[in-house]
This record gives sequence, structure tokens and C-alpha cells, in this order.
Amino acid sequence: MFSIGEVSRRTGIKVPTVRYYEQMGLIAAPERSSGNQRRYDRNTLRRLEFIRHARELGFSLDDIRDLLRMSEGAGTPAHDDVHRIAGEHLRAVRARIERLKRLEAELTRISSCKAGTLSDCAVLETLSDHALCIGEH
Amino acid sequence: MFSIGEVSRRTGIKVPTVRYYEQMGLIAAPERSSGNQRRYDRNTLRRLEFIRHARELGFSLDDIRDLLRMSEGAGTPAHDDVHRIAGEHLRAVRARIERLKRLEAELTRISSCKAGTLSDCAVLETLSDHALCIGEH
DNA sequence: CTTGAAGCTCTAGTGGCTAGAGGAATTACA
DNA sequence: TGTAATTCCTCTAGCCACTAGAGCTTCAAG
Repeated sequence: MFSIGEVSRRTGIKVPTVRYYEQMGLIAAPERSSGNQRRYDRNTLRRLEFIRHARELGFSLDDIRDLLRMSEGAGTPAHDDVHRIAGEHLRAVRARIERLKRLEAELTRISSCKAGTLSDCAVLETLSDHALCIGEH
Repeated sequence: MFSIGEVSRRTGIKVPTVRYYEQMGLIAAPERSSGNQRRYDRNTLRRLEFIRHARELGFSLDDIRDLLRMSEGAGTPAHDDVHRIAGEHLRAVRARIERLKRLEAELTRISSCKAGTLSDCAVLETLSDHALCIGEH
């Protein structure tokens, strides 16, 4: 059995965040010691690693709840749902990359200015120039 | 003079968000009509376009406040600060792109699985597998 | 002059945590 | 066994950048 601090060290999830996940229903309320401190088993540890990884992949806690539920309903044909969630997320991620790349190009341009005075500098003008807006609006 | 709705239409910033920016001190409290409704001039319109654009570039409201202050202190040698903020931001954006690309690769892998049953599917296992974690931890 | 859209202020909620107060339990070591 | 340091507990409140809704007033078109 692991204390919450041990769990935190092993999963890389901060202590208050572990408690927060419990509150949000992502993990069950664990057993307690005689002095009312949380004691976790290996299953919960694995579950938290899953959560940590999925969070790094950018899934929302709601998505993760779904994914966990699916993985629990062993054998049920939720396969498609899992792929749907992952696929939707992949699309969102690709869109984000595209947007960030355009952003990078613009930032590179405006931050490479070498003029000596602010009035010569493109940064502020660029930020003001509506015609240079990235994205759709 | 423009009503808040007109401003919203012209800048693409939602009405409550314009009021929020006023509350946060990014724009000054505008004149009011006899019936206490906000009336904006072209200067504020331009300022809001600046804000909108900078937000799209991912600058925080705090950064934008700084940028606006610099652009107001006309002629002062704040040039370096502007570039520092933009440069810092550029570095952050590049890091984000790198992370997202690794993420995309992993998502592509896990969502391309074609197995018929959940137990054959790599998605959940992949999410659980700590060894496949992206990033540093 | 009426009606419906748009405006006003105010409060509270969102996601995903994070920080701090004030106290209790555990652990390491003498 | 004593004690001091560390970890843990609950609870409340704060973060960012909005967003939603209630309940009311004003504006503009016909």
C-alpha cells in the first residue's frame, strides 16, 4: 500500500491533484489508514498512470472518464468509441499544430526586427494590422 | 461612435469579452450615451483589434497590457522589451509545436488500429504504457 | 407608440488544477 | 520511549480568460 506522497512520486501527479481526481470521480476513494490517511493499491497506481498519460496527450478529464469506463466494461464492443475519441482528438491536435505553425512564422518575422527605435519597429504595427491576422475571421 | 454590439461585430470580440477587457483595464471605460450605454471611438476600436490579434498569437492579457503600455510611451526605448516579450513567446510556441508533433505521432499510431475486439486494440494499452510516455518525466 | 433587439449590472460557473490555513498522523532517529 | 521533522488531513479560495444567466432598461424601426 502506498501513501499519497508515494503515489505522487511514482506517477508524477502532484498530491493535491490526486485528491482532486478522487473528488472528480476518476479514481475511487481509497482505503484509509487507522489515522485516516489514504492508502493506495497497485491498481489505482496503474489507473493514475493511465490518467497521467492521457492528460499529456491532451485528453480532457471527461474524455478520460469515458476511456476508463470503456476499458472497465471488459469485452463490450466499445472499440469504436475509443477510436472515435482518439480520432476526434487527433483532428483537433492537427488543427492546433497548423495554427501554431502560422503563429510561429508571424512571431519569427516580428521578433527578428533589428531597427533601433520603436517607431521603426514592426512588432507593434504588425500586432495592430488586421490584414495580417492568422486564422479565419 | 459605436455601440458595444457594433464594436463586437467589427472586431470579432464578443460583447461580454469587451466589457471584461474594460474591467481588466485593457481598454479605458468609454463614454456613455444619455441612457448609460457604452459608446466607443475609432481609437478604442483599433486598440481592440490589437488585443484580438495579440490574443490570437497567444499572448496573455498581462503581456498585452505591457505591449500596449509600451506602444503608448511613444519614443521611449522600450524596443528591447517588446522584442523580449515576443522572443520569449516565440520560444514557448516552438516548444508547444514540438510537443504537439510527438503527440500527433502517438495519436496516429493508437487510432490507426483496426482490430475487431477491444482486447486486441492498442489504444487502451498504449495509454497505460508508461514507457511510451511523451515528454520528460 | 409599440415592440423586439440590444444594452445594462451583477453573480456564478467553466476546467484543471494550485495555494494556504490550521491541525492530526506518521516516520526517523536518539 | 521521546521528540522533531515530515507528511498527511479537510476546507476554502484563487488562477486565467472568459461565458452564461437573471432581471432590468434603453434604443431603433415601423
